[in-house]
Amino acid sequence: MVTIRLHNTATRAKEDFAPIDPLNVRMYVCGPTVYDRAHIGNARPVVVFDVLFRLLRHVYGEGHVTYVRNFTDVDDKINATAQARKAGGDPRSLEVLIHERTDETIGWYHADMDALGALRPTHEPRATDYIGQMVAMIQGLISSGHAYEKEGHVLFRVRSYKNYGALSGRSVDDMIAGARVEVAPFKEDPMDFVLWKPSDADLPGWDSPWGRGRPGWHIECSAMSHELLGAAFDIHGGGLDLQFPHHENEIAQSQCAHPDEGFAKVWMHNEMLQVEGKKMSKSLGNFFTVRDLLDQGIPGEVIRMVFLGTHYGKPMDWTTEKAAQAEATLRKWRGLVAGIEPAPSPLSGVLSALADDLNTAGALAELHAAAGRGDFAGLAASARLMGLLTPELGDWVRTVDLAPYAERLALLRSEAMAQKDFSAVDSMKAALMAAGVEVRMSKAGVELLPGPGFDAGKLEALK
RNA sequence: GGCGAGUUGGCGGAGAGGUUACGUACCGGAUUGCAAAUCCGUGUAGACCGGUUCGAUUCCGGUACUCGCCUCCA
Repeated sequence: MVTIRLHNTATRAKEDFAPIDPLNVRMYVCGPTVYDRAHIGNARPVVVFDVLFRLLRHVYGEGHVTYVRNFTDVDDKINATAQARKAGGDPRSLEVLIHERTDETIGWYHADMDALGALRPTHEPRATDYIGQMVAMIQGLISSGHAYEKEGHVLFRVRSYKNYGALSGRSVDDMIAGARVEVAPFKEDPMDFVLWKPSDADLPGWDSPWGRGRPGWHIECSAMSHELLGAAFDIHGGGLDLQFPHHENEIAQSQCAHPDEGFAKVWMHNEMLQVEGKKMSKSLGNFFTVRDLLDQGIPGEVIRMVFLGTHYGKPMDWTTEKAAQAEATLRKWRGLVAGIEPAPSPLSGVLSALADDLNTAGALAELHAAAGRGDFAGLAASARLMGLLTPELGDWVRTVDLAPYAERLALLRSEAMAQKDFSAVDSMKAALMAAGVEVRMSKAGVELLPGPGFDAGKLEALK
């Protein structure tokens, strides 16, 4: 069996991966807060951990991997959107509007991530469906002295967990010195974070021993991972920005609630995404969603390919240049594997690259090598392991029938050859190329293929 | 201030202590009515300083620069 090696943020080392239970490999990845369309940066962990999910399924068997990715559907931004709709005259209740908003957003998320070729996780729990488990976990933390109630809030007593800060490599005292901690009158210590907070009438809330309120962000993941994966599981993933404080807090909560269980064995963090060399932000005008790219005609498979070109542990730069290159390569490869039955198993070079801490860029190099040596069956099988060249993602390679144009061009050409006048051929060729068609003429005949920027609409002029 | 990542040829980007990465672009050639596609080929690297070594882009130390996180933003 292939040995998978993964970089564990918790130990800062690349380690051999040995599942707790090879018959049920368990992975939890922090999912989106569903207040709006997923932006391009949100898509990176989705693709990264999708590759890992596929690799684990390949190695341990499809039925032996449980992948959980949550939806955070209780959040102030969601509330704000619903409140805005309410203020805009919508007569329905806040709870209904909130639920409508999160349902809508989850639908978008699924559509957009499907377009990137990401498999759906085994479970996609919504935080609001696990309030009971959160309340129970909070109660346990209070009774064991790790949390306390004050003014309707329940706070986690950070000083009660001695390993706090181990994941992100900081000490509590350093963090205090950083001074960017919220000081509140109900906190014993500035570092303490909220497990439960009160809701007024304008906010969604659930009944609890501490009154009507809503959970803090961090407790969601602790409660849901425990419910669906158990107190100890194999891999916990997410963006590097979640390392602190979110994951640090998750560890504190879960370890204190279930001492000696271990919680997540391997922590994996993907580095952040930038756009054209700069941090993506609305103020720089380089902020865009996955849907924006899809609407611009950039296929999901191309977006996926661009992501796979950079190792997940390195900052990734999204550029239009990369997208163009990825599209050209995929067009070429799709042409090569068309009609080819994929090999029964992926190439060992691709598999070992992926097993080496998800070296997707190295794996792509192996795919190039396979294409170069003419191993199209191996190329097809290996690409599929990475979620590329799959039947589901192939729609963007247009299936417009260019044969009539090819016949006409061939006819014009044979006439031109006889009369030594190629002007008619050249003008038709120019028109085809303007429509993004790749024109190939040889002694064998004329071949037309849709190329980069192919626009079927421009073919109308040729009719 | 704390934590972390990075710096390879025009661009993207990999592995390996010593042998051509690879892709793409450019250039030359074959082919073509002209092109495209395809094939062949040349050239272009390893931020800087020092150390280890017979030999380092690859290991170690330092410097510079870039970027990110520490703000419920993946």
